Amino acid sequence: MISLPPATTQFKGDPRLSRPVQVAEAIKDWVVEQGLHAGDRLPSEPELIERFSMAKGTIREAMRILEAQGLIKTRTGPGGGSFVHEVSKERARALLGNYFYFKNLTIADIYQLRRALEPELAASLAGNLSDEVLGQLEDRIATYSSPAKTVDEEREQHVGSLKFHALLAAQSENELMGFLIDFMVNILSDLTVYRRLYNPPNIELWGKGRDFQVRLVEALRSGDADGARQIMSDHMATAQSLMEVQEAQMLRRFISE
Amino acid sequence: MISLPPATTQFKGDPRLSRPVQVAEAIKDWVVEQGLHAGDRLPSEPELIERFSMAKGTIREAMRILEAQGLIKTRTGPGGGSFVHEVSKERARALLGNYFYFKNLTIADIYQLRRALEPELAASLAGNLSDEVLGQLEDRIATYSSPAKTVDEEREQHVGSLKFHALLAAQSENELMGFLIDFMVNILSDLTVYRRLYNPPNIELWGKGRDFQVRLVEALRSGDADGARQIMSDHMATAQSLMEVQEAQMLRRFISE
DNA sequence: ATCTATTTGTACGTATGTATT
DNA sequence: AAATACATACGTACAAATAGA
Repeated sequence: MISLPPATTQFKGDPRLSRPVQVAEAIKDWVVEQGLHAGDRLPSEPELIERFSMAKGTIREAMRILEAQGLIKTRTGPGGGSFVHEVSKERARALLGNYFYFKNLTIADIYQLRRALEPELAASLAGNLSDEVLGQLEDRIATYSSPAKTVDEEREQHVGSLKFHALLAAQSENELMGFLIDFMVNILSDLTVYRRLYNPPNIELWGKGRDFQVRLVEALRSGDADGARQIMSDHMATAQSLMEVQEAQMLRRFISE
Repeated sequence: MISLPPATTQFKGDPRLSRPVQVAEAIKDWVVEQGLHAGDRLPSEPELIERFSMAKGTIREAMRILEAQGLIKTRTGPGGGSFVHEVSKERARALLGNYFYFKNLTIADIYQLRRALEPELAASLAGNLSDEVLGQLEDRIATYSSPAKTVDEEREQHVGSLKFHALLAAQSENELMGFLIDFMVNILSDLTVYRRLYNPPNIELWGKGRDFQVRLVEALRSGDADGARQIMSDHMATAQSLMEVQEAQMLRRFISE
């Protein structure tokens, strides 16, 4: 059984903040203090009303704040309530995407990072992937093994090849690196799907892209870290040159989960 | 004058989502459609109640969601209301930090990224910094020019030297790169300040750190991109070896703005 | 399949706080 | 100083969802 919220005394938060924000912050602190984990139950609405001596609406606004940040999930019904929730990758992606909505990131910006990071990722994964994952990578490559005939098909293949990189990113033991590459890949994928980016396609060069990925899986399987790094590095350079002919400005919408 | 919210018809959102979330999403979409910018005013509370045919509480919860994501700010009083707000770096940092709270990132993870990115940053800034910024960098170095005598002083100097990197990050034309380095530097800074990390200090090696930074500013001023990259690369390697003797697990609290 | 208990979700009216003019 | 235009907070009543008997 989880003991009641913060203290037994009258709650007093930072008066510069609105009350819902004060409550939300207090609950966050309390979760950390109590060492709660994902799945653990927070006090019920009436309990929180009682503890903070605030109205139902105020408490509910606080819960919506925590929910918006991805830190809790709420269910109705018996056994329901609010539960600590591990912030999902999708939510984190969307929230970070909001920041860049106002920034105008360019494709060049993204590729500057991809060129710095993905070769490192490839090197650190060499020799560390299971046969299952290596198989999944090969399956992905197979889905775009034959040259695209239409622009739509080409677009679909491009999104598919980005999934190859997302799959690699998900294997990283470095969560920060993994998240970041996934984030960038998703932005590029969004651009390809939702906008008229990525035409005219350059069939010849994208063919090289497939080739790169085949050789990369080879190097990853054999544990050749330096080779994997080099192949990825070349691959990034090629992809960049293909993308950079496209429009520079991006993110004209909020990313959703 | 801004016309009313979404459409003139009865609002109908995704029924799988709670109503406040539906409203928040609808408002986001509407902001994008209308091409609203930071500072633009959203419809007043009564207007939104009218438009969505929902109760005040529901609308208010929706506004708290948008506020928690950093997308709006709300003011009371005449001329008050809710306004589109550019998501601040601090907010984005905190929201992304929540994601990693559950992940246990290690110092090694962070340095793997720093080693890949900061040399690139240094190279891209070489020859592109104003005298004013170069002066600020030198001022920073000056604050820890004399060796620290106590552990507390050493800690303070470490935080100061991290600010050097944050200052560099802020100069990047690549917002993604700048944000990311700033994010990592802030995590390391938090660790140094709030926890017992970073003892025993290694005075000799940190002395080298100062040296690196002096040489780096030199290279940045003279426009020597390759030199700057190399110096930063060496600097990162040294710093990593100093940090890695520390405990590996991090982020035992939620990052606040 | 229905009922019942539990817990959140929505509605609405009123009063209070706050900043502008 | 007073009036005005906003958001903020409170409290109650009722609706909807879900789990279990």
